[in-house]
Amino acid sequence: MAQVQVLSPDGSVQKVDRDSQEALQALRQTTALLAKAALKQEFPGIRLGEDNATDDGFFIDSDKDDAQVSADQLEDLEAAIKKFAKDDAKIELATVPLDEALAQASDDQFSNELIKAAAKDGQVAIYKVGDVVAVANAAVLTYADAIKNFKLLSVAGAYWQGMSSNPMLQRIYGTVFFKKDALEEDLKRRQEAKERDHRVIGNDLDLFFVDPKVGAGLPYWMPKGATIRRTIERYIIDKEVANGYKHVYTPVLMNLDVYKTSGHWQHYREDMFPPMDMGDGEQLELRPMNCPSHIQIFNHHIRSYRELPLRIAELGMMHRYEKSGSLSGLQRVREMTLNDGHTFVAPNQILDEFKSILKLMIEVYHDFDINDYTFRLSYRDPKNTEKYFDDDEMWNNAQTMLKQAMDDMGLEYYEAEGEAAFYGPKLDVQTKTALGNDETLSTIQLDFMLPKQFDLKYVGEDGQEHRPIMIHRGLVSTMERFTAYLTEMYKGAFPTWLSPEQVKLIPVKDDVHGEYADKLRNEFAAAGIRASVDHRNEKMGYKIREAQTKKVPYTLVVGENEVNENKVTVRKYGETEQITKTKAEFLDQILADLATYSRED
RNA sequence: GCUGAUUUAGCUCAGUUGGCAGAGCACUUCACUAGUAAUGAAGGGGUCACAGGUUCGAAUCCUGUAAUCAGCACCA
Repeated sequence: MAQVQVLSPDGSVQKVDRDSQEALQALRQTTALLAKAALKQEFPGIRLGEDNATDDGFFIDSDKDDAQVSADQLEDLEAAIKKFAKDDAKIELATVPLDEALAQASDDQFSNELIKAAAKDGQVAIYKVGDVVAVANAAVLTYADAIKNFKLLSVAGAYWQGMSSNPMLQRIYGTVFFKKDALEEDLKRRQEAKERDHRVIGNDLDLFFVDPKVGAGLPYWMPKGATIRRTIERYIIDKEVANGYKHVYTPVLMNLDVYKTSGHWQHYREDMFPPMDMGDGEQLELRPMNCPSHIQIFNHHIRSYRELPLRIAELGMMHRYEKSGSLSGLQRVREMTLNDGHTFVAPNQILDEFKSILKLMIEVYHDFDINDYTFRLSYRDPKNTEKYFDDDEMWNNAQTMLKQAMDDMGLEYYEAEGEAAFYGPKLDVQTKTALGNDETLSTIQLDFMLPKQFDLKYVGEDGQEHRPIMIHRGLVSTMERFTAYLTEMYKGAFPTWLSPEQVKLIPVKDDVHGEYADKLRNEFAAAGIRASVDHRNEKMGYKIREAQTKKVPYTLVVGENEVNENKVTVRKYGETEQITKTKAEFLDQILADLATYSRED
């Protein structure tokens, strides 16, 4: 097997398999390094920030006095990198005194800071290529001539050291492979990811739109998108009601005082729409979360321990003033409807309730055939007392309990600081969008804080008042995000039960067979199936094509043979095989499909 | 919000040096009556994102605003 030589920052050199992950990472790191050298050569005086290999490529940050590096300069940069590689540019590793390294980086403030941060005992390991000096923070290839099959993909802004209070540098993203085939495959994969994008499919299939003229981040659901949403909503409400949840409806507007009590106004104000001043001293607020609303439901009666766990649920519409740059199709919007639920429990019920929520969530995921996700325990950032309620004991207690529950259930997870809600830690279920961005789909959150803020009580077995704990949970996220996620996962080819159009009937000759098609449609509709007849004055091939491009699960052609024998000719989406069967046989087939959520098992 | 790019018909996009606003798809009408991925013809459709400016003349050049996209930051 082919091998490559890899040089580590500690000075060791070893041979590794060219097909290994280690070699690929070194290749990415090396390409980033050459890109830095190319930048320095092409744009004298440019300042260079981080260079990093990532899971699917590499990036380099830079900053210039005049215009930043732009996308149309990437080709020239590629050529410059190729030249470095072709000349087999030597990457030198040296461990030098800090002041010497700083002197070599001259007046580049970003390189200087990186070098200072990397220094140990006054010494720092640096790589040198061309005129560039960069901190040696990862292994590179000893020979740069392996860098042939690469592409600089895009430019984008990125804050220096990831902090929005810092200046913004220009980040160049790229991808690189040892083999040409691998690069081409990677570029193809990136292209396909774009075709999976829910915004593209949403437009093609006419599911939804967002019109900036009537409001950014405020989506309109077209009939087909609305059908998908309605199906999800009916499914999840039925599922929750069957699992002991009490579904309610509560207003989207609420007196601002309530959000002052809850702490939203203090900790979440930036993400809230400004209050509406009603002129008589009353201020109304569009709710950014449903928890205070469900607390009102809890508080409406004196509660007994016998009622706990009390599970209040709602498809609650909320408004959040998301920053303009973060809006994205249905994934990030300013008006959203959350599959929300709040369980009020006694302290000794937390663990069981947490487990039962998780169990329900896994069941729901199974029905939607969602398998690609990871668990994240999201804790507060203890240093950030602005954002999170300042109560060490509460946080430590809640975070320990959450971790304990996950360990008890033997589930794998990772921990992330600074990802909690302002009122408590949470278990997040993380998925990836088509374009590879991480997002939270489901969440279960422990909350000791809001019950205290609202002075919630239940009467215990001992006749005394006790404080409940709230568990916030969203199983299928918001209707917006979940629909976006499913659209990408299924690539628009929704399973029959979710598909907005389940059956398309095509008469061979409309004036002869159209009536039979209508009759079938009505029978299917009576059986709860979404079917329609294509009566248009078009050739069959045209209608078949459209049924396929619109990803209708079942296309039924009816002509003379079918009318005479009360049959249908069935073509499933994505298949070319045509099967003629009786109407009853087809009904059995599609009803079985619906009953199993189109899953194989 | 920030960096960069973009914004032309319902959708996807052309539009040269500043000189009459374009195509494909979709839509409407007509003809064709069709057996599994596009029948043919004709027609309608535009405040060239918005507001200013330069110019005899602006889709095109300049300034500002908004939105969209890639990403960062933030987040369901």
